Amino acid sequence: MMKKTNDCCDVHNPDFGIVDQVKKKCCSKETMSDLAAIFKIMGEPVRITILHALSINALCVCDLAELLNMSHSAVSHQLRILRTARMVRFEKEGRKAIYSLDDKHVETIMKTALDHMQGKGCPTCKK
Amino acid sequence: MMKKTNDCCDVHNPDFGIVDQVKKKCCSKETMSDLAAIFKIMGEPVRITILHALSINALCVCDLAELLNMSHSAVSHQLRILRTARMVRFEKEGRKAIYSLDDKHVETIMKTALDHMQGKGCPTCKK
DNA sequence: TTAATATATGAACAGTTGTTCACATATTAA
DNA sequence: TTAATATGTGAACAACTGTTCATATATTAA
Repeated sequence: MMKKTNDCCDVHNPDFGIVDQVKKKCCSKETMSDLAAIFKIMGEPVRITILHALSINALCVCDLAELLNMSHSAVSHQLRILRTARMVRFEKEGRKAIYSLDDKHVETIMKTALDHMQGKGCPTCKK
Repeated sequence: MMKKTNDCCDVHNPDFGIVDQVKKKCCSKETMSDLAAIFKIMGEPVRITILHALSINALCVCDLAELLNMSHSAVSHQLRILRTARMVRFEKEGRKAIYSLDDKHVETIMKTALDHMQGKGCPTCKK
């Protein structure tokens, strides 16, 4: 990824004036990577649905598996990804692990996106 | 993806009360898929960087290739993905294709995420 | 027209990712 | 303790995705 192409035959005449100007105003590569990492995790239907469900109510793995019609294992693997990214946390209640959202940023981003997608709230569910 | 597991031996005792309650408040699968699709496209460092750069200034393929240190081909392929998703548009100026952001939603989501990632603006670039 | 510039795109390949399977761990009930 | 419940996780495999390469198209200059 991001490999340099030293193609001597390919013509390449960028406007260095504009390029440098934009380069100065650009955020760092690290910032862009961090930003992309958040979106990447939210970019899977299963994971964004888990986050959306948890924004409504805290749920255990078993409930999520039922809600999403998935195997416990698959849900658990996805929750691990979300846990590692500190987007969800869990509390043990007996033998259950009750998951809830851990990251306010994610919830805000998700709701901003939802609002903007369809003008304030989701018409599908009349909310 | 999302396959049902009819495992007769696997125990499965969800709290249907809570599950149904959450299910009613959840947005539709289509809404979640659309939302994920936006995030998925923004979830690649190269693409979010392109979007970020275009939020600063309109740029042609050649300039983006220089800015991102990528081949013209790779940039063009990514721009096609962004075009298809209506996140960028372009205007022809002579033999150049000047790309700019097409989707206000995307810009808002991106800036919301940036703001929340580091409390109002990007410290890396002091903006 | 021919050459140079600028971008677009199909095919192939490599790398990544999500799911399934099998098994491990932990807690509770009997 | 043993059985049942609830979740976690490594390995393998299939599916997806981004880049490269080669080539095509379009515009401008000479």
